[in-house]
Amino acid sequence: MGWWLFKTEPDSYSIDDLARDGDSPWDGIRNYQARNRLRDEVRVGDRVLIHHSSCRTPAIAGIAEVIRAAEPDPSQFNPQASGYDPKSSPDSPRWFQVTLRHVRTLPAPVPLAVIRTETALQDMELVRRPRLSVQKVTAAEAKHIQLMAKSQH
DNA sequence: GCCAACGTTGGC
DNA sequence: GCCAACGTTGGC
Repeated sequence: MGWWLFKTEPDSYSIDDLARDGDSPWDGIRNYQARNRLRDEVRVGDRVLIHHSSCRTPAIAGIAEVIRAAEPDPSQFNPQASGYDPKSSPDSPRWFQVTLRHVRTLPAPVPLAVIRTETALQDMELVRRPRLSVQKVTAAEAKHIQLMAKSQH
């Protein structure tokens, strides 16, 4: 089982929305490196740290599980959708989504500002390459973050 | 709202 | 295929 970190803007879709929905397609990713990882490396059963960005307190807010592997993101074919891509076609889709299930909302979100001060977490892509929307996480990093959430609580 | 970092586009 | 111009992201 692998670990990932997906970013989301909570104003659009938050960990609470995922908790309410139970599961949800993770669509709207429009970056080639993130796409390649979704399509080629993310597996059913992998765990995902859900990170809230572009909000008052950017933070890791919860954990999800991948329940469906990559499949074409339907919003790319919809001219009304914000993620519409006129250069993509159902015959050769350009963008993919996976489907997540809510596992747990952390007892306290772990702020990015705190993660930045944590020696054990300096190698996280969140710290080194914060813009990438699908990030690799080690099991040790995931465990560390969960312990931080528990002790903050 | 600023701005640094970084991704994408397109002329050559 | 280079690279300048431009657009986007996202923390602060």
